[in-house]
Amino acid sequence: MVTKQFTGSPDDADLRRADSLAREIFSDVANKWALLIIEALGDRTLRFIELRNDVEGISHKMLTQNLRMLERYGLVERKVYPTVPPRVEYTLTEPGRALRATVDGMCGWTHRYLGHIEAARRRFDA
Amino acid sequence: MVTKQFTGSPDDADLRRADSLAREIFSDVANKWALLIIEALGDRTLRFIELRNDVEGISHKMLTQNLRMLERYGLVERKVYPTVPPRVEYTLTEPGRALRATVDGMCGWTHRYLGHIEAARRRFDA
DNA sequence: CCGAATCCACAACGATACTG
DNA sequence: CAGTATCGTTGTGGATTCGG
Repeated sequence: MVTKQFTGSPDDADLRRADSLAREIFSDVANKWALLIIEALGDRTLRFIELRNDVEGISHKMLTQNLRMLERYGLVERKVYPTVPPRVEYTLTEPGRALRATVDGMCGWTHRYLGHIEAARRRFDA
Repeated sequence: MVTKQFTGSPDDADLRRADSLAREIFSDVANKWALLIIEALGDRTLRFIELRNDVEGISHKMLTQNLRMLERYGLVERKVYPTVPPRVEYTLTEPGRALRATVDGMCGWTHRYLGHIEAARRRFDA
């Protein structure tokens, strides 16, 4: 559960603060592009372009936006080589790798239930 | 990994189809509202209004939209009692519960790394 | 109570162009 | 190559209303 109940007892102001923060993080991270980027990175170190190619369908803008967000949260590390042309590499941090484990779970789930889901959808659309 | 490489060998048309389907499902399901709904449902059976109250900040429209989508994919079961006023109950199906397990993981991750993330964010914002 | 439909404000997104 | 900014379009999502 991401959000807990507000009990009103003294001194759980901190708990509510933590919860709203947790909710904020969850809402930011739980979007397809962020998760696909994390999944694409895996345990590799990739350049911007490589990520762009690996995450199918993502635009330049979406990639930078999400990378900034993930960097801000400390989930990816951004390493800049001051060469010409510039070279920027992205790697998952420890928290990022921990999250990746759960994303792997989601990907696994997707493939495992592909059949169920496709069948359910056909049934529903009828 | 959600998408696999296209090798060009004969007969993996099926694989590519499955992959694009997996990607579609992933993209639909990996959004905050869907995941928060799944998490809110847990192993309970909830009415529309109850879900509305439990998933903080969700609008009537988003809730119905996402519930339709989840129902279409066979992740939630929708039970209608033809009374006045109507009573509609939602429950996770088996695939839904399986997905929930991974969502639980994400929520756990969020709380576990709250400190790391908050600190990283402060550092970044400076 | 639940759901669908309408309206429309605003954010998201893609495309493009420009800088280092 | 990587990043930012701008612009125009699309579409998301909230508010509201009506119907079952």
